[in-house]
Order: sequence, then structure tokens, then C-alpha cells
Amino acid sequence: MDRTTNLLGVVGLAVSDRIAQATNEILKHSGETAAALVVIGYGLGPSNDELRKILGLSHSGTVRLIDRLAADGLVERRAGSDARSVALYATKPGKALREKILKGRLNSISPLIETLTDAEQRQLSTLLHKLLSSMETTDLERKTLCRLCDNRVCTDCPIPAEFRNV
Amino acid sequence: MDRTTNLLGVVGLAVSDRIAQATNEILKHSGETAAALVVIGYGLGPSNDELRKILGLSHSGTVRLIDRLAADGLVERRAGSDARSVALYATKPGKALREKILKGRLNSISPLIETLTDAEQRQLSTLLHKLLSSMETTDLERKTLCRLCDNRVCTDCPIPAEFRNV
DNA sequence: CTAATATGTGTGCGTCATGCACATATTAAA
DNA sequence: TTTAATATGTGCATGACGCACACATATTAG
Repeated sequence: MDRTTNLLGVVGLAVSDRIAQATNEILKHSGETAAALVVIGYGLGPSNDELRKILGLSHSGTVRLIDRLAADGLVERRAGSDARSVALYATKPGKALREKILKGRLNSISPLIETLTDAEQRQLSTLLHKLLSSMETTDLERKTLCRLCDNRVCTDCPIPAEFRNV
Repeated sequence: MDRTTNLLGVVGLAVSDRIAQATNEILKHSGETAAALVVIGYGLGPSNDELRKILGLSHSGTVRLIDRLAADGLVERRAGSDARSVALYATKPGKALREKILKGRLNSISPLIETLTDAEQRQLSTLLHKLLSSMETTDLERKTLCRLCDNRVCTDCPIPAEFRNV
């Protein structure tokens, strides 16, 4: 039990190290910036505050993060439905970079499972699916977990997040 | 294949988020600080430079990291065999905190696999073991991967790192 | 055995990502 | 309508880094 937990910890660390390395090579920023671009890139105009909750940042941290993305011309602030709020959208270059991030993330992880046989990969997939689906999560927590996902490859998502309601 | 990769990405992110949260509650520092304390805590007096390679930091970044740990009384610099180098050792409070970090890490991850049956946990363990053991790694890379491990619970380690030679 | 080079550490300085406290505008509630 | 809640932006500070440099000690070449 502890041994399995520890192994999962190692693999988790390996995966997240690889993701961070990949995104840092694509984007000039680190931290939650890549996740922000992915979430905004769904194209539904999340507000600053909605994004903040998903990324788990403070309000001001999120404002500055958007400042950076906006300065790079990757994201733009539009008027939200509510006159107070802002609606965030990815620009064309922003969308292109988002694609690179999603691809880069997958490419950085896939070598880890390539040494497994097809049967083993299916086994792993089943186990991870169950692991995720049996987590008790709110919709917000699911969005946080999926903040870097490529939802086009994630068919039959175990923790469907309503990004449409972002 | 892509789907499995994506699932592994989600779980990896979930694991590393949880580890970071746990260590940040225990330690007043973030980043590689916790890993540094774990590595130093093996008690073999690694040098600044050896530690630097394991953590993947710059030289100065490592010096400052040790400054912080030393200021907190968790780590002390002793004379190394080589008159240039420093030998790093955890103090008594440092060792105690290291224990908390190791426990906190395991406790933060274990809920994720508790919903799996014993048989499923064994399956997962086998798959993760194979995944790790089939990575082509240098001894240094193994140390980096294991930088937060509790080596007492990691019996039959798939990627044994020679921390004795740190 | 001395001179050149490599290694290991520390420091000044800058940067990036982030949080706190505050100000401001808008909407909702009493 | 006054009051409270919501949403954003900003000045300021901090923590965790990296770069470039200076300095001491080892190692190697000549």
C-alpha cells in the first residue's frame, strides 16, 4: 500500500516535471500560465474570477498572469456580460500556442508509457480511469484537474468538467 | 494511446498538486526546498554542487536555497573532504521536519488509490514498477526522480538511486 | 615545480510569479 | 436608497529562482 503510494508519487513527479519542462520550452512563462491559456482557449470567455478559481491563484496573481498573456498578444480582455467583469479570449496566436502546449504536453508524457505493451496500456488506462472517477470532486475541482487536458483526446472522460459553463 | 497518455497527465498533475500542497503546509518554503531537505537528510553530507544537479537548479539558486534552510536551523554547512566544498547535514529539527514531509507526502497521495481494490492496487503497482524500470536513466536522473521518496517504504525500488554516493 | 585550467562556493543584481491590502466600479439586497 | 456583495485593477512586498562575477582550492600540463 505505502509502496504503491510511493511509486505513484514518483511517477506523478516525473509526469509533472516533464509537463513543466515541455510547457516552459514553448511558453516564455512558467507557473499556471500554460493552464490559463488552455482554459481560456476553450473560447467561452471566462472571467478573471472564474479563471482564478480553476487555477487556484489569488485574484491579483490572476490579473498579473493575464497582463503577461495580454502583453504577449496571446489573450485579450473583452467586455463581459456583466459590466464589471471581463471576458477572456485567446487571440489567433494564442490559440496556435495553445495547440503547441497541448501537443507538447502529450509528447512529453507518452514516452513513459510506450514501453508498456498494448494490453498493459489498456490496464493502466482502466486503473487510472477508475482512480479518477472515484474521486469525490466538485465541478470546480474537475476543472482544476483538467486544466491542462486536451479534451479532444480525452474520450469518455472520467471526471467531465463543464468547461462550457466556465 | 493518446487517451491513456492524457489520463496519466491528469493523475500526474493531481499527484504533484497534492504533494506541493502537503509540503507547503509543513515547510514555509516552496519549490525544491522540500526535496533538498529529503536528499540532505540521507545524512551523507552532499555538497552544494551534488545537490544542485539532483534538484536541477542553478548553482546560485542552490546556495540561496541552503541559505534559507540554514536560516531556519534545518540544515548546516560543515567542512567537506575537499577544502573547497561544503558538506550539508540536516540538524535535529531538520530531520524531524523531513519525517513530516515524507509522511505528509504519502498521506496526500494515498487517498487517490484507496478506492482501488487490493488486486487493483497490486496491478497498478506492477504497471508503475514496469513503467519506471523501463525508463533509461542515469544514476543522477534516478536521484532526481527519487528526490522526494521515502526509501523505507520503497522496497524493491525500480530505479535504485545510489544516495549513498551522493 | 610552476603555470594554466578546472572545480566549488559565495554574492550582487535582476526577474518572474505570486500574495496582501487597498481603491474603484457595478450589481444585488434590505 | 442605502448597504452589502461582487469583480477588477494597482502599489507594494516577497520568495524562488538565474546570470555574471569574484575568489579560493584542486588538478593537470609543460
